[in-house]
Amino acid sequence: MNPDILVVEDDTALCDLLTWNLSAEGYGVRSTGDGEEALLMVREQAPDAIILDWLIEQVPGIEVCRRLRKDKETARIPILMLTARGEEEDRIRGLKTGADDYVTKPFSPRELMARVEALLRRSRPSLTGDNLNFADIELDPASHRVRRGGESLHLGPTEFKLLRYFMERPNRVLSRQQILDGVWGMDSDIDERTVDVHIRRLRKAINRPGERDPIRTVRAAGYAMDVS
Amino acid sequence: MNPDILVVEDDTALCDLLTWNLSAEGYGVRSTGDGEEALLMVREQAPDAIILDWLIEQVPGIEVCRRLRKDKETARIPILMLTARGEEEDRIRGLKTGADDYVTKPFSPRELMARVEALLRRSRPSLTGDNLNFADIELDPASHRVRRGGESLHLGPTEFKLLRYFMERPNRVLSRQQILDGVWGMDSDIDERTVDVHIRRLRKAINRPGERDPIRTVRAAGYAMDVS
DNA sequence: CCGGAATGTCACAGAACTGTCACAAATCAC
DNA sequence: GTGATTTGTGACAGTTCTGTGACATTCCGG
Repeated sequence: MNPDILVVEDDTALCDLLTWNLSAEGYGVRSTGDGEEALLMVREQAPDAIILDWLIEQVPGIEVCRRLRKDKETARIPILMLTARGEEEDRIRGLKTGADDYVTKPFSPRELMARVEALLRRSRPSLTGDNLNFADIELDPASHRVRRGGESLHLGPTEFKLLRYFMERPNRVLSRQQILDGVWGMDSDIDERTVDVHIRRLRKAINRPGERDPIRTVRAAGYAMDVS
Repeated sequence: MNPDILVVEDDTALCDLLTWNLSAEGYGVRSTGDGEEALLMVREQAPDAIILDWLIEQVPGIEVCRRLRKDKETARIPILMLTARGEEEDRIRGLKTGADDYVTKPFSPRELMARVEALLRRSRPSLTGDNLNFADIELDPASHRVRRGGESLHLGPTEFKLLRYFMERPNRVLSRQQILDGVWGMDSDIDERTVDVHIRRLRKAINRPGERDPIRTVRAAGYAMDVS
């Protein structure tokens, strides 16, 4: 499914601009202007990338960055920092602290989009078009095709996104809410049980009789896809 | 053989930086600071891509670009232009003149490399030979001919461009908007459903009864042409 | 100026997909 | 065991998407 991005920016106008542009590109976007809250949100939704203004209130960006890098759970999430023109020193310090790239304000939205895309490509090739395969299941996002054991499978749009979402997060238990956020989008208002139904449809589509079901139900928690 | 790239840049330091980076990636690089010379070199060595500074002396980049696009021999070589920050107008004019992408100075070498790679990846299929063939379909851009299984087919202009667009991008899902941009042109204002109609006409034209339809409909996403 | 070919839109029908529900089956807490 | 939760499953009605034929218009060669 589409990558989720967390925007940490306390200038409301700029924040809206970013959100709008990123959404238009198909990313899932959440935002906050507060560093402390940002750290919580990262843990909660595990975004695929973070856009972080260096000069937010309360907690300086660099501190947020440092703390994200310290936690093993979040250490690998790519961070794109926004700095004011001329703050050369900040930039260097930022990159040393663990930011992956920077953009100087003011910037063109298109450039920013390109940077974000580049970051994602680097951190998670699977999100930008490379094949995912998984035991005997093969999913190619570019051609939108799925095969199992060489045989081509037909999946509907939602089943495809769902399978992709799982294959990008192997061996992790995913709650129904996480799945809804990731596959349907943050602001969808859909019954959690609907996930069950689509899981069933996905299972039916990918499991030929006699084959192992790669999707494991975790009672009272959600579902997970196992590499066997 | 590795792709050859021509760098047109009159700032010696920047030119060296580019050359060094591109060489390190395995590209063959030649460079010049003069627009007129650039045109000669293009004819001489037929590079696979051109990196073109918009503000070189003698001949403005836009003029070089225009002249390259006018000559059928060089019209399809991808051009990446370098612009100064904030020259939004130049950028737009550049893209309209036929540049394929742009990078704003100052830029990170890494970003530039990514862009160049993307450009080459996009243009490659058409570079691999003048006529494209594909399963049993054969398309010759020069003579505007299409054959399937040896038998000559008659396609209208739009159908021809459409088929070519697909054959240059095999195994990829192409959205209706992408197809419109690629076949009709970025600034056309045409209903997305029109693509469906032309797809149908194309299918009718290339598929004899009993033959496999190489065009796959991907619901809620677009169309793709499959090999095999 | 004429006639055929090509093009862009539309409307409609059929196909595919979706979200919910109700009930059955499985699992859990005691 | 027994009742309470939680998940699997089939059905279904509504919605969205695509295929297709028709049509008015434009383009172009003669």
